[in-house]
Amino acid sequence: MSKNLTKRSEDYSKWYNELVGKADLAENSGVRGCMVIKPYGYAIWEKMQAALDKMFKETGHENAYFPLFIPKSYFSKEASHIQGFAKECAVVTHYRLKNAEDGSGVIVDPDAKLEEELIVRPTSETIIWDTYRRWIQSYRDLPLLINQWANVVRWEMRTRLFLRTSEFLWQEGHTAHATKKEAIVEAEQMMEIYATFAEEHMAVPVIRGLKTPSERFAGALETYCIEALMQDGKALQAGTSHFLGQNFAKAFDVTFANKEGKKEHVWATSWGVSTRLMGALIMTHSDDNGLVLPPKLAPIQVVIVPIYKGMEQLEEITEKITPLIKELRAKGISVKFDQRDTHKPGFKFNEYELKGVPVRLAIGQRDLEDNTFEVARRDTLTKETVSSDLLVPHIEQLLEHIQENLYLRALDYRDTHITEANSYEELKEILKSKGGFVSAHWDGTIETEAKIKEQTKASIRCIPIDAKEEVGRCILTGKPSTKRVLFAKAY
RNA sequence: CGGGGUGUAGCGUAGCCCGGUUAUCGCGCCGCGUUUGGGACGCGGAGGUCGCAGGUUCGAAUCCUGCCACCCCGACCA
Repeated sequence: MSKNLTKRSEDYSKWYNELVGKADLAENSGVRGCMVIKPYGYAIWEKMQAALDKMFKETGHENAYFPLFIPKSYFSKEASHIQGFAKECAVVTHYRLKNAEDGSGVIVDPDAKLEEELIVRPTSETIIWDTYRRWIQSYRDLPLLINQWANVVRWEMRTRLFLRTSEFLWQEGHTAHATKKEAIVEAEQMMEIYATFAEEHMAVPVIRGLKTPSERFAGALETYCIEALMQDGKALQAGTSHFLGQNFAKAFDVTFANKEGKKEHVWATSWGVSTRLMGALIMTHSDDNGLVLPPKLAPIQVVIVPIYKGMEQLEEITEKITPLIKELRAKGISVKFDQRDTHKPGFKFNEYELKGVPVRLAIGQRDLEDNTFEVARRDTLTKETVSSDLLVPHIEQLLEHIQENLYLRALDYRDTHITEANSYEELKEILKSKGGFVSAHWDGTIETEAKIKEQTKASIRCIPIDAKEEVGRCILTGKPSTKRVLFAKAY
């Protein structure tokens, strides 16, 4: 099944097609770089949504919804923003179809041309800020803390399942504040929420950092990010939070009267994470047997596979486990009892490993006699026999252990793949042989960054928030530098 | 958008160079029986506009042209 797929496979498409595809997460739809998310995959996304949404609401945010279509003219209002997105916009030009006169099929009705073209949102800053202008008048209306769960379209040259699809699902938060400081605090807070979510729910360790000016979001003054490291040594930007300054407020004329009655432009942030997180989840934990899901995001946390001969034995097993299932569910654990008679236990074992179910219970005649269960964990692929009387607390604990173990395992991999380089040769050598993040000094100029990227294909992923002050020299130019930044090849 | 590759049953494929019976094989699917502690076995069966559209030819999965989709590398990006 996994063929020659290894953990450090360069070819992650194999992972998706052969493992994830079979594990029912998603597939290519045939529509230009779009994907179909299958029920099992969507269930993971729903769990991610629920956890994130809770964190947003706990920090005072509310959900709203804005239109999919944005009039073209909105985009011309913020110069750097349109520059960043112009090359990847899908445009609606007509609103009607008709049958071709020659009977060749359906054509676009040339008489149904729109006065002004509509852009399918690549992100919603423009339409949201146009709306906020009407919503904000006084300092009493601030802060405005709104999030939207939506789909967006970016006409990418090249797509990759989960990591870069033409259409993707995401959430985008857009907030307005009375002061610069408050907006910066918000942007930082959201980065921290993303980092916490990645680490505590996805079991994916991330580096909190700042983007360099050239990697910033189009229209932002500062971009905060979380960067994760995949098993093949490539970095993945897992979430971003932007301090937008007053750029959008000025472009869309969003002002408020302060306490002195004077008009001021509001200060803005925006932040988002997408279905790309599912890519990060898969590429961080999966192995050659399939997906490995952290318990907190697994649609099925515990699967029970009965081993029996004949209906009588199955009934006996069912009777034994029914109260246990009830007890587990009462503790909020999702349990699936797979009593299909159409597949043998061995088949089911493999199937649930492919799906990444964290804990598998097997119970057969032997266990009935001994009052035990066989408990198998997906992360280590180990099995043990546990007495029925201790089963529920054992599983509760085990789920926590698996969650923690996955995080620590990924953290260990990540930490051993942050390598310091003190010369350009060293940087190139590490990127070539070991991969991962390379921590090195940089003179802070766009030119140097571009040159290194051109020569090594590695970009500056971020300037870590916790980078310590240190006297050094840029590995390329030798100019002075005060802290190290992280270079890596990225998805 | 540039370079390379692929497209044959639900999935994975052989055949293509060198055109010629009824398009190969495995998995899966359906039926019957035996099985069930790590992907069961036997027998029988169903399933195909060979990506699409043209062209060459007595004849095209095979040769030619155009288009579409997907994958890889590059540029771009969450």
